[in-house]
Amino acid sequence: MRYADIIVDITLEKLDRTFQYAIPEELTGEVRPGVQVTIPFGAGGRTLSGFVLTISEQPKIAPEKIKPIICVNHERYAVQGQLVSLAAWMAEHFGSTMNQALKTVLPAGKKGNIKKRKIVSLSIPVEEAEEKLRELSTKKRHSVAKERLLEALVDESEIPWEVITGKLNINSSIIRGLEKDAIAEVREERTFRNPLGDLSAPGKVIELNESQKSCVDRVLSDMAKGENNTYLLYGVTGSGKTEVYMELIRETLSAGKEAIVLIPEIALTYQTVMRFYRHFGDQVSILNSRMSEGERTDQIDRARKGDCKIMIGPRSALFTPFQNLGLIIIDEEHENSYKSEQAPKYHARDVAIERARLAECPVILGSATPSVESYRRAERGEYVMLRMPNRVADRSLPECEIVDLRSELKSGNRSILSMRLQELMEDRLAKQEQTMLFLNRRGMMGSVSCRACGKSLKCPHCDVSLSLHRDGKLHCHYCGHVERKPDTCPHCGSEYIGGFKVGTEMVEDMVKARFPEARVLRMDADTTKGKEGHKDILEAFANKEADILVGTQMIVKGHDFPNVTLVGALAADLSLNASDYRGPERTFQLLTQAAGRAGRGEKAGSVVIQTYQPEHYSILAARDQDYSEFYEEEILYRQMMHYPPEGHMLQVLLTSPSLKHLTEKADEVAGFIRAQDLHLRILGPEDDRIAKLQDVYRKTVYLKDSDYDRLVDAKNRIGDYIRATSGFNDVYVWFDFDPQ
DNA sequence: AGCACGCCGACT
DNA sequence: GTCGGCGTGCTC
Repeated sequence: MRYADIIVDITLEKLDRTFQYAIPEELTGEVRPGVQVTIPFGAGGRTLSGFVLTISEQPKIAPEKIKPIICVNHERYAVQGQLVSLAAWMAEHFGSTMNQALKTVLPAGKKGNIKKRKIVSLSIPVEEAEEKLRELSTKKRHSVAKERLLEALVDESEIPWEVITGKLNINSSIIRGLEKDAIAEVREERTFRNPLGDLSAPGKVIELNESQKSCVDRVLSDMAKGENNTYLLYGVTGSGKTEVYMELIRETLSAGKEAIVLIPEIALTYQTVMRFYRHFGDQVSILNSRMSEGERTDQIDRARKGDCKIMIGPRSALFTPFQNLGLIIIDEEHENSYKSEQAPKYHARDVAIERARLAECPVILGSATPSVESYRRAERGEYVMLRMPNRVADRSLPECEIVDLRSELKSGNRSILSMRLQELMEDRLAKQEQTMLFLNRRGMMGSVSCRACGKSLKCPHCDVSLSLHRDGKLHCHYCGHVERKPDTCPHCGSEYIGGFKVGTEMVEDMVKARFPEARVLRMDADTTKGKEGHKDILEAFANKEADILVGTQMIVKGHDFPNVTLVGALAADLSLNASDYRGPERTFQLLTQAAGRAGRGEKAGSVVIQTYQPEHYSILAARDQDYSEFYEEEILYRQMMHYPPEGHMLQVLLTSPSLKHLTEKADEVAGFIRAQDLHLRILGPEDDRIAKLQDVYRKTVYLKDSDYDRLVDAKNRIGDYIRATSGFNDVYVWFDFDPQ
């Protein structure tokens, strides 16, 4: 007898384990890993659907207790098995339940409201309908509406429902009447919303330069040899990585295969999407977080049916059910939005490589400032390095200077704009050129604290400070809680409670005060809420409707504004915070990107980096626009500190609404893993960085080791322990490898 | 998630 | 005596 290990109904979150079922003789050929099956489950004879994970020969429990599989639910698409395997790999590799992984990977989990189009047509021959029409008109009692509809159907044979009820102004009961009389029939047709709207046909052929061509050739010749590698396409800003992507996609399509292109945040790279669309037209589809569930389902179904060949989207686009996946591209691979924030806390880079392994296709990771992880792997030969060291057009690098904010303060300038920056801004205003000012983080300065007792105002549901917004109210950025700003300090009663406005808002006010004649636009999470929020602001700025654009890091990512000749990084240190080991990397990347915004046109650009740490290597390297200068320092630091990629870290996060239970269980888990004597470094338990979130308490245990797989082993042991121990009903455990 | 089993209070 | 409250534990 053969058995199947099956994960039952993925909506049963608490039931994260497989159950063994017998494979009946007649289903032997059909039951394979990845297929969906119907199975009896529990007492009361209810049936559920489940996914087969593995096939085994040995019964794990008494054979008489094993029930047989009822039937195989025929796969809706051929890659389903591949995606289920991918989910299993993700659950194991990133420490989630199988249910969470399946929900992430299988797009059609929720059906969404599928937009259907009802079409009315004749179900009888036209001659017969004409006959009926004559019959109707000779009747004593005229049925005017019925006649009109029948007449229209004789003419057109097929009419959309909304045309009948709208334009023809005919009641739906008339249609139902004709349907009942078997004269007409109503059928439903799926309509696919085209998220890009109707656009003109594909454009011109791409001309590649020498280095672009050699990158493309390398990938193609490897593929011809049957080698499917991961490539790190390290090309400086403006070296033309997009053309390389497009040429490789063109080759992929002509081989009859499909391509997935990941980009960090779709709304921000509207220009990039349009470039793809102009080349590949209707074959391109996009996914994005602002789309409705129904719109997403539409695009995924288009891909499944082969109606589109290129899917562009954020990390979730990795799970597009293409039947013949031939290429995965990750643009701006260093972006931290490629790490999922929900379980499974996967990194798109690793999942892409695994999916590509299953689909047997190459992966291209592109960046001007590669992540330290990827660069290291390329150095070690795990990835193939492709370099594009030169800009396409003969544009010079912008002039980059560092301003020391400490000496600025000493000389009495307490403004956020240094004298040098003000001077350059004045100059740009006079020349009618544009300026971009960016502040690394939203809400950084928005906290409100008491000047008497020094305590800050915190969210009642989360252990984080509230931020004062322009509406005069206090907002929690984690749970959305909003409250009125109190007049006195709730801790000591002092009247002296002061607030600083949210970063970018404050900058906007200060710029307006300093340059009253300038037109200022602000772009941050607050001003881009609408569906087209980003696009509107960026278009307005591109159309020179403003002189100065103030914003968070979202303004420095991937937009070309030829008239921008000055970029100011107002407080480069904000992202250099020592509490996070990625601080220097993030700072270097942001500053390099920001610098890349200056002087994209003919005019030369300038960049001003304001900082309290002018001697820091990541700031110096950013000024010099020198990646290797940064990397060489950074990798030493990572080696010394055993940070990724030179060491790995597993965060075990425990959450519970009961602080007592949480404390008990966190100590228990830490004690258990210490007793295992795995020679890992174990820290904690301690309060999480956010000790309380939406009334749920959070504690963390960190495990560290140089070997990722040993941490996976530790994770599995903890998982087994939790399953075998009672008392975890209201204590949840979450895993996060190499947390950001 | 469901459903059974089970051990206590108030009803025909 | 037994009907039913929901606490606990199992589902291949």
